[in-house]
Amino acid sequence: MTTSPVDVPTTDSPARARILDVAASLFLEQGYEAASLRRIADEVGIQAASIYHHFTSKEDLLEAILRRGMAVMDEAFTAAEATTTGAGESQADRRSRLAAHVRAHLAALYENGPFTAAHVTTFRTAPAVVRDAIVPVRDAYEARWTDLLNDLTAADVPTGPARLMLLGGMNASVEWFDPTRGSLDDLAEVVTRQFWSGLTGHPDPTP
Amino acid sequence: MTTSPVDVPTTDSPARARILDVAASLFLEQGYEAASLRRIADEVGIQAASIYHHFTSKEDLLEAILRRGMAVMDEAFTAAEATTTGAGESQADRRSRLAAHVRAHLAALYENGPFTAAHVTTFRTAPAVVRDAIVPVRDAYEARWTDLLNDLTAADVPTGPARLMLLGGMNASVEWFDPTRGSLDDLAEVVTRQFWSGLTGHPDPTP
DNA sequence: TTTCTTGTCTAACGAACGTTAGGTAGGGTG
DNA sequence: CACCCTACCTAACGTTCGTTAGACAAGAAA
Repeated sequence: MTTSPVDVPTTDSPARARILDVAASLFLEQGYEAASLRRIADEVGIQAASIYHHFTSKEDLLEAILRRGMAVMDEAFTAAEATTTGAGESQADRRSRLAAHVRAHLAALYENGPFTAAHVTTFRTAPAVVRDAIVPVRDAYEARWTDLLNDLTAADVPTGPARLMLLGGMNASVEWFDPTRGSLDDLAEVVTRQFWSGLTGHPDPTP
Repeated sequence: MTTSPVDVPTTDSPARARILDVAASLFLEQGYEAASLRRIADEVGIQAASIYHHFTSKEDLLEAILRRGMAVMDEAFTAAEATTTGAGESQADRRSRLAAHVRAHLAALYENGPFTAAHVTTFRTAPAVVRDAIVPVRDAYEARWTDLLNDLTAADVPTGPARLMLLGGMNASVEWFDPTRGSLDDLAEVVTRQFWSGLTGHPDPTP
């Protein structure tokens, strides 16, 4: 067990890990094209050419970052499931399960380095080769949310658009939420409250 | 009156307008850095150097597009206000006002060329000079939403995070919503329903 | 001690980039 | 007619890009 909120297997060499870290935060800040290998290398303290000892291309580097971002989200989801095993069928229990997963997704976004946030902001304009490679992983994560929401709501409630709005809204928070200034728990609570009643069509139990 | 849903003053010459159109859709597709002036010029059918007859730099071109995107949103908001003048204080009336503005924002996103969508996706990684120039315009638009939501809800309801989730969720829809396949009205209704009860804390009146 | 591996370096390649200078065709205006 | 302005062009500039080739130092393995 490490001290990090979500356990990501880090078989990377220190150098490789450092490149990943720096690249992810630069991709997040400036976008994939604008962040050049020379700038990344500069910040790591090596030469641009040395990056090629760890990655076969810039696209390969991006793909590794996107995968890592998805891995963080996926493990956060799994961890949230673990904390809510044994939850019952009451509305309050259902709401808690949603809250746990919302909190987990937001934590993945803000508490595990720039990987998840970089994924969210970079995926859209990533080179087609990279995007195509990542799509299945993304779909799998979305499917877990689909199952969760279907499980939480009545059978006749269409959860599709609600899921997209929920994930879209949470991901969009990277553009304005500053985890060093605001509380992640507060944000998670706001998001949960906002979506719980809209999802179920019933008033939120916690005012 | 033109046939376009929102009237944007188009004092542009045809050539300039065409450059703006093409550039906006390429910026939207690939991002600001990845969309080169040569590719833009190619698609317009001119040489890259000819763009400099209409814009002083690539950044200038981006700024024009971002401004146009904001103008489209702003006029959509104004138009929505016009259609709801005389709305009363009943919950149903309030909900209609929210619905009208949601619909207007989404229409701006999808029915007026790529300008608004390009703004949403490009702003974050735009060069600092451009971003700084646009920020005041953006803030003004957000302020209109703040006023609206404050007007729609009880005095003690904090609308800040809800507004950010609402706009963030709507804007994020550009990543998955295809206006040629789905109905904009349906999307607007889903968004409105999703947020209305969360905002007011009361069940949604339309099941 | 020799050998191999790992991680970095310097140097350079060709391609693409934003941008500038200067020229040209054509329509409107004196 | 001469003039000029608009909208484009060709050609080129210096810079930066991703990427490759090849050398070198340090440590582990033999």
